[in-house]
Amino acid sequence: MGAHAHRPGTIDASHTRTRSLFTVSADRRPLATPYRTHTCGDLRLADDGITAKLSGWVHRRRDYGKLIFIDLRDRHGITQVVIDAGDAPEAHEIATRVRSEFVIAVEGIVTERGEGMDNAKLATGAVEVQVRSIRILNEAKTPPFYINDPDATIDETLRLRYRYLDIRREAMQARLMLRSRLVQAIREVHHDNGFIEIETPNLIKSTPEGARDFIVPSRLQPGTVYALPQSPQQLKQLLMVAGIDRYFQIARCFRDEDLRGDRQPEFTQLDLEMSFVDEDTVRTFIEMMVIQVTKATVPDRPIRQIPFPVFEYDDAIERYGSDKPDLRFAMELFDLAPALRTADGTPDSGFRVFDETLASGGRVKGITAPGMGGATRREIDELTETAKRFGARGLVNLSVQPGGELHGPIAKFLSASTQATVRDQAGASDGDLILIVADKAETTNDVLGRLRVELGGRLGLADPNELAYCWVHHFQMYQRDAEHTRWDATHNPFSGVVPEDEVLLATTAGDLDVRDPGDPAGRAKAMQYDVALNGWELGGGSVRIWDPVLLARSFGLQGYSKEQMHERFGAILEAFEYGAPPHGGIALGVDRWAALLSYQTNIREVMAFPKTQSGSDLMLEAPSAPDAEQYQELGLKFVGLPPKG
RNA sequence: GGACCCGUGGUGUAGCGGCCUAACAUGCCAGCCUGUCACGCUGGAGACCGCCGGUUCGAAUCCGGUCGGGUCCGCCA
Repeated sequence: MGAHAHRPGTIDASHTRTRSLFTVSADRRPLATPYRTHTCGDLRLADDGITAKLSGWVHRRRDYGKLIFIDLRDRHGITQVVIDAGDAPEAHEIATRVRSEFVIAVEGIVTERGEGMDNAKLATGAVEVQVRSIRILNEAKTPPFYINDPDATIDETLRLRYRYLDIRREAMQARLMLRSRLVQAIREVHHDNGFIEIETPNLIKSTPEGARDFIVPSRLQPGTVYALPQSPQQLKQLLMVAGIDRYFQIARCFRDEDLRGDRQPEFTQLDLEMSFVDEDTVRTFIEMMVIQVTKATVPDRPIRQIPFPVFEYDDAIERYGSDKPDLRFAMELFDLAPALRTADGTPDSGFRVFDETLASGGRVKGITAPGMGGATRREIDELTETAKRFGARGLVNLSVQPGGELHGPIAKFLSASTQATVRDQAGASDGDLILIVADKAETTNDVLGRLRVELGGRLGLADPNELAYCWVHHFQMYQRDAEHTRWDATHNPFSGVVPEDEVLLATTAGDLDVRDPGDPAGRAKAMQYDVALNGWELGGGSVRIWDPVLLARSFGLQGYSKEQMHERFGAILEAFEYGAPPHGGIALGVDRWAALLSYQTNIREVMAFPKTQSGSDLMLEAPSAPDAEQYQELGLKFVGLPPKG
């Protein structure tokens, strides 16, 4: 375990690379210093009788007049120390002045607590330290919130303002330690598999990632700027050209976009890239790595399915309405079109909205909420509100009655036989609620996918302990840009096309100014894969286009002129002329991963010093106005933003 | 860029037009207590209700604005 295992003098046969990652060292005193012989989590019954020195923060003090108990805390645990006025009058006098969160050092005899006096809630609860001497290393103001109450709800503004106090709390420490284990496991698995960890610069040139860049003005070259990397994408591909056939990095990335609970302006990616691989090779490694890292980090949490399920992008959308399905519960979408058409295929449900939607090429699909047949008006309204917020015109609800009859506002339009088929398609039975959306395909799937997530939450369908990883791949390569007549890469502009679709690109390599919506390029599938975990996108990657001819063709389709290509991708295009190996990789969101493994949905909870939604650091009070001198050196002047309008 | 929610002693909440010279819990301070472990008991201090303006005889309570925080849409992979 890093520093512990490799510390001189602690070498022992079990300290090999293959031993379990996280066993506690047999040597219990690696953290001993002049201030302590043990940590506050170390002492056990076996230590009865020894002299120990402990240092830490006063977690709690219980004063009996002539007898004072102090729960002494450090990040390793809590140990009760006792100061008895009869045994140690000087120490007792000092202890009366001690308050919460004072930093103190004590020395005394480790003593078995004895019958009925032990505390099973503490790992060290079988013993206590009978204090001979005590030192106040530092006093402390009364903290602005409870550090010693794990259940206290604290306003996040306060937590962020006093983050160094927040991090003293057990829950934060546990999450940061989990994150540290996660990153350690990531490094071990990669090193064990021949990967080289290489750092790439944070002052680079803008890369076309789609998000807004953070800009850093150059002093040495006034009037020019660096961009902070949105990801090391281009640099890692250049490393592949450089012959680093297996690269990884725990990389800090920066994106100047609006924030969310799962998005911070700077965040951490596990970035990796491999040479001489096809999609299968890369995904096989990543899956193995993810499984090993998960097991090393949270050994008690079950992974729902190994190997991970693999979905075609189109299938994921069709079945779950999402490209990052939460597979901890089923509740798949169903298609009502077959139930609503006559034998010759004419839409004839009796309900005009359904028929017109189908006739115009839209979809009528639904989802079944088990046991929600008795939903209140209010619940239905809330679900309808959700549906509308995501673009649906309405939400049809039908509850299944004991006889199998459907009840709901539009039930009267549906014949008995149509009702039976609908019920059948929905797989619904007595007491269930059927929710139906009729709209164009994209809206229908999206709305139902979001309803699925919401219903899963309301009904508590997901096992919170379970980790359901899955793959979604074969995204469509390009999407037609609404305004311009060009194709946007749906993910990474370097993503390769699946070999059988290469021809689709070739057939359109003619006049780039005239783009036909029916262009075969729109059908091309990318060698692009995402990993999802419990309904979150953990990360995505692809096998890249490594053939310069194909790359130029793909960029052309995306509407880049020769000049733009050179301006934005010059280095990589040139590098590819010197022999690029086939390569592919992935980037995984470390913050999201750590959050999910910590049962959190907010990545601020696994970051030591995160920013607020408006990008402020409440502790450091960043951002702040630069000095006049800084402006001057850079030749800059703030002229204000143009008026809104 | 937009929608919604929150802002009351140190902390978490209650109060939502006059009974509020603001309540409860906890924390804090003082005193008592030799076996507690969210110790206990007694006493005490502590907020003018984010800020500005308005409505009203009267505002923590209603309205507008503003600042800060959060959730979400857009944006972002």
